Amino acid sequence: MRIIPEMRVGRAAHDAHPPGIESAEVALRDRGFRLTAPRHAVLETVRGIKTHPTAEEVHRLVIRRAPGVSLGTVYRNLRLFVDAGLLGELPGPQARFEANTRAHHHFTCLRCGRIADVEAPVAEPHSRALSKRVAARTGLTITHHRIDFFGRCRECQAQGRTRSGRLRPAGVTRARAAHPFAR
Amino acid sequence: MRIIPEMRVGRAAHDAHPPGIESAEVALRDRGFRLTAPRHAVLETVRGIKTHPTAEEVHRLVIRRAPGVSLGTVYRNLRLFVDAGLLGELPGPQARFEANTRAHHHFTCLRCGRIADVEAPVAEPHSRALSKRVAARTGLTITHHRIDFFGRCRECQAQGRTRSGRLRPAGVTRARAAHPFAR
DNA sequence: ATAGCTGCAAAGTCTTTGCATGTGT
DNA sequence: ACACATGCAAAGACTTTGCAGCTAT
Repeated sequence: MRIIPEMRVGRAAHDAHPPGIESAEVALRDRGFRLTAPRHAVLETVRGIKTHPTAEEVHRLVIRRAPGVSLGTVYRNLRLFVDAGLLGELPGPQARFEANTRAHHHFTCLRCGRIADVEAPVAEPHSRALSKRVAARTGLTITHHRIDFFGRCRECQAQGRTRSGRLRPAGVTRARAAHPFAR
Repeated sequence: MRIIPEMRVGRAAHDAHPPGIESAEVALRDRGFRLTAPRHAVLETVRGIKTHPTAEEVHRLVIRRAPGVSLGTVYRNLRLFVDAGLLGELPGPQARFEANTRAHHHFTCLRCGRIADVEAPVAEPHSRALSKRVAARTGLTITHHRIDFFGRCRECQAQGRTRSGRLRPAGVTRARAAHPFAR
């Protein structure tokens, strides 16, 4: 029922576990995955931040707690976790990952690029009614839907439109003239 | 106010222009783009189908009317048109394009992968109320939003779950165990 | 005439994968 | 012990781009 406001990186993992969520160890063991240092680090890392990191970003953070882990292994485990339902993946030219497995939507700030979760209850009851209406009008069977909101986050609203300042992250490939973060 | 049902390829371009939309020639000239055969073919091709084609698919169709056009040129023009607001681009590991520039949403069939437009009015009034509510509850400034519905199209509902049949297109790279078309 | 396009091919970015080696269980 | 993971590096998929030649205006 609220937007998660914290977006800083490097947050300790232990306080990021949503209450009632199994520990990384249990989550891995329960699915028959071996509990290795790289694997553990990948899961804990994504669980520990709310920023919807790319694979590279995950890697950068993983090697802090487990030096020597290769990017390939990070990719392998991210894919493994997504397929196992332990992590979510956001579509885009560059994949982003998240540990929030509850039903929720996303907000992307078109100025700074930050992505925030919008928990499903915030969108209710319109969200459900919407789906029903579309299904009724089209004859489609709708199992679920995803909503992406775009606009300005609170920080960027406050900063107004002073200066040029757009904190565009390095390494953006595909051209995105108007809204580089619109994906 | 309806789902566009036709999804066949190779439809003649002239009957696909949404009424009231400028011709490709005018659209290009008005923006100072030179009217070349490859360029014209790219725009007409995307305008002529409702399937949200990838760049490769566009290329395959383009060379029918303009043999010899290179994939690079197709990419260049698709990017050009998207940046100019003449075409829309769907996010995903592989970009898809569309000529529908009206406000609308999308439905993806998780069985056959087809993508259909859901015109904005179909989602009203819930869609607008939804945005307002989220903005009010979160303090975010929301300029627009995108909704992706997932489920089964009418054809796939009819076919039931007979056989294995999943018309997975060739060349899918990124693993997608559960729902290959979830993007 | 010339700025703008194109084909071609090379390069760039992101992601997956084969293989030999290492390691949880 | 041995099936599974990893590191490394190569390959793969998709997209962009440099350049020399062509062409719409």
